[in-house]
Amino acid sequence: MKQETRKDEIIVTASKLFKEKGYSAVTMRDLATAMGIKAASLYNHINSKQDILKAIIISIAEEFTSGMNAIIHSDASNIDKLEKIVDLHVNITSHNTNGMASLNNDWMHLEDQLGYYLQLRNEYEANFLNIIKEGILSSELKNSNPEIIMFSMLTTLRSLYLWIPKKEDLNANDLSNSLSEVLIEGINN
Amino acid sequence: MKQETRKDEIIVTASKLFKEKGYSAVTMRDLATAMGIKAASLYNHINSKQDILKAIIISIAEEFTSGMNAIIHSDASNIDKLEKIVDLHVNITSHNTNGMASLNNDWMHLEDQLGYYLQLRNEYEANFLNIIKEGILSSELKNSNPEIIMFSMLTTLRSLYLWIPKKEDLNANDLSNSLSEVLIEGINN
DNA sequence: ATATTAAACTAACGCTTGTTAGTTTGGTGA
DNA sequence: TCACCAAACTAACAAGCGTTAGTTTAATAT
Repeated sequence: MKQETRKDEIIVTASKLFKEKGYSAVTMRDLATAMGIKAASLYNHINSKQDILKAIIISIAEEFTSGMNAIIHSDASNIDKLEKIVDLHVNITSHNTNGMASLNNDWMHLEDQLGYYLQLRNEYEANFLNIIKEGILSSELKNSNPEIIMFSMLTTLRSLYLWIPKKEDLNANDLSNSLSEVLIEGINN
Repeated sequence: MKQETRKDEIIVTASKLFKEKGYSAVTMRDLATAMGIKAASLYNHINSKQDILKAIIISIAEEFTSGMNAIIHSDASNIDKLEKIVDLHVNITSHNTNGMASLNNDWMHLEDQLGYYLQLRNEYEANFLNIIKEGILSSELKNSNPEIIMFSMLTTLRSLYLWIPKKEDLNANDLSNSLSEVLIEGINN
């Protein structure tokens, strides 16, 4: 259990501000004020504003990648794999709601790491689409347009960050189950 | 048929840039360069950067409001009303893809008009939720959590702007039908 | 030809931005 | 008690921001 450093606190605070106004609209002075210090003091802990964004987005993107890798290498049915994907999104979003906002809305402001991020995202979507196509081939899923199915599921899952904070009463398991029902039963055969 | 003014051209160009980088990251000099003129020249046509955002977002929000009003005052079944909502989103997004990006991502940077925008959005969501609840009461829809159903549909529909440009081959009717299938059949009784 | 006008221009403004350099503070371990 | 060090500070920078004022250009209408 790694202990929370001052740098971590800055990243957590930045995530919250980035969620509210977006990366570009948050100034280093905004961030410093939220931390109760002066802007220049931030630079004792971080290298640049850009580095904060990178730290937020890349770590989440890598969580998704390793989660997806576990799923595709499991021997579950394709329906079960889709349910595991729903689970993955609910879990990651639950423990990093604010960071998901940056991942969704501010990825284009990554500079050096933009290519790497896009690579991870493309691979993730290709794996996702593949599960759906396999599910259709094996008649587990209705023969709808696989891209539309993925689009519908993925955009809903990506928007969870907007919705989870409003429903704190609902625990992660219940939410995951309800979502699986709504998202998957419509395409189930 | 009102003819295209220079101001309209600026708003169209701004929409495209706002979609790519977000409102805050686009400078008036960026916009001017994209128009092939100098930044100061923009002010012969518009009052402020803020006004451009307002023009983009509020007009779309009002389109949604009047579309929703037509739907709730029609005597269609609740399932049919949901299909009409899908249609409404596909149509508005098809003819203003870029503007939808600002509506989704930059509404919080509205200043004077923020309250008005939120009012329209809240009313829209209340009407949407009501249709789902009525559908459940009349047994047209499965007895799932109505908020999750709305969340799932609405986030998919709000994200259409990301997806429609990639699928120019698919016409609006086909897309609307496929989406209705995926989104509604899962909750249909 | 002349007056009008839409739409561009140059030049500059005051302010905010991310960031750096160098310094002070206050607590911990030797 | 003193050296150390993380973490704050003040002061300042060059660049970029949205915007204004006043001027020029080129096409249209009288």
